[in-house]
Amino acid sequence: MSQSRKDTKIYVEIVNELRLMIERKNLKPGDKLPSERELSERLNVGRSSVREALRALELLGLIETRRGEGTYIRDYGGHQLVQLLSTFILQDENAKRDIIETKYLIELDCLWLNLHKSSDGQLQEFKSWAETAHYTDDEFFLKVVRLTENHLFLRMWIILKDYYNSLQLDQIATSKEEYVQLIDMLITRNESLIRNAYKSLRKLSKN
Amino acid sequence: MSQSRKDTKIYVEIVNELRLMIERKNLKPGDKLPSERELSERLNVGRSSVREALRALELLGLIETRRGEGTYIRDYGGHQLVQLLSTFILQDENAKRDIIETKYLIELDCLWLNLHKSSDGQLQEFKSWAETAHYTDDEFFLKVVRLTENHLFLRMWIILKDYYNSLQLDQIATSKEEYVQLIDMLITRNESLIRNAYKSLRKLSKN
DNA sequence: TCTAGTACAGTGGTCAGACCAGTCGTTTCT
DNA sequence: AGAAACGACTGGTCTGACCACTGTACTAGA
Repeated sequence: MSQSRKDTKIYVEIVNELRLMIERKNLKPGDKLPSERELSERLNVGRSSVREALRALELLGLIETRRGEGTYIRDYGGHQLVQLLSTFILQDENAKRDIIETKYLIELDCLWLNLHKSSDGQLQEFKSWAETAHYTDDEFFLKVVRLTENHLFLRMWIILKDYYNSLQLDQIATSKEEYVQLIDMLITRNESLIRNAYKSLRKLSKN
Repeated sequence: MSQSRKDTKIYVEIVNELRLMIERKNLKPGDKLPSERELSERLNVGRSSVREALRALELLGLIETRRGEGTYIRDYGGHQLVQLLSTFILQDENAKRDIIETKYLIELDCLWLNLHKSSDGQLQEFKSWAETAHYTDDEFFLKVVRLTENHLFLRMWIILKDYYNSLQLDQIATSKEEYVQLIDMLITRNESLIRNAYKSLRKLSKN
């Protein structure tokens, strides 16, 4: 630990320290962090302060702890975080509308990105997968979002998807033909066609 | 505390317990939670476990603690949370491109939303502000995003804006006419016009 | 009477140490 | 060689202690 422990709470400093450590050592998901006792010694803080920092990160889903083994960096998915936050803050009705609206628009953005950035080969491959495989709506659009290679959209979409599913909306059935057609529209590289195809797939009238 | 402390970690149970407590007593932002020592007694757990739970919730931005006073429920904003998550996640190099891409598309989404949801009156008011006031690009688009009344987009855009600005890109000058024209295009309610107007304002060729 | 000052109880912040309960690798016994 | 026992290490939890800070009730002085 570096400076005055007056201004900032120690556990917050530890969180930052961990972040730096991960960056410096270029630690990836699955890698092991130092033990609580070692961190406590290295940073000259009490073990309980270290634990407060670790527990917070754990609740965020950023790390994973296994008794007897150690603490590991986790592949961030956002699952438990979303669940926690949704029960805490997702009461008002506007939030619900925001989630639906935002998820749809981001999906549309990703389609648009693919329309501009994906190669014909990628789209053809995607199409043959869509024609043969079994998949849910989430799985289909996960592929769409992944294809954009935009990690930001990926993170946001995953979170939104979890929120969306926690809303328990009525599921609208989508046929395989509709998914395939959506990809066909991508291949045409026509912006308004893809927009309409998506709207129709989502059974949207104007919004 | 209710059941076996075998399966679930105590601090997680405490988080749930707090959630129930907030629900039962219908506590609102600003209200005070029981003290750490009292919670520790009431739930028959150590104070350190209580603290681990509280610290986690604090890092999530759900509660606020003031030394010498107590722990209070907070008006959730989500800022620091997203901030934290993004600094953890956003380390790779493509992140830069992702930020730019995402910020632009979300701005476009918000324009699109306004095109469908805002009233003529709102847009006229916006226009007269744009014609007379002094503002930065951020201030202009903050208004655009706010106008959508979509809190999710608002939060995402604010974070994106901060990151975007931290990238130290060359600023492209935008004249007041261009902003006003953008609003004019909104008023026409024409999707492709607004898209082109935005592209031109951002000096984008195709992407 | 009113005010300024003080004392105290309560609260969060932090630490040290203890013990339990798992995991894993090594050693030892069969 | 295989199984059992051991020991080192890890996280999980509790207790008690001390500090710094806040709000309040009480008290001494004006």
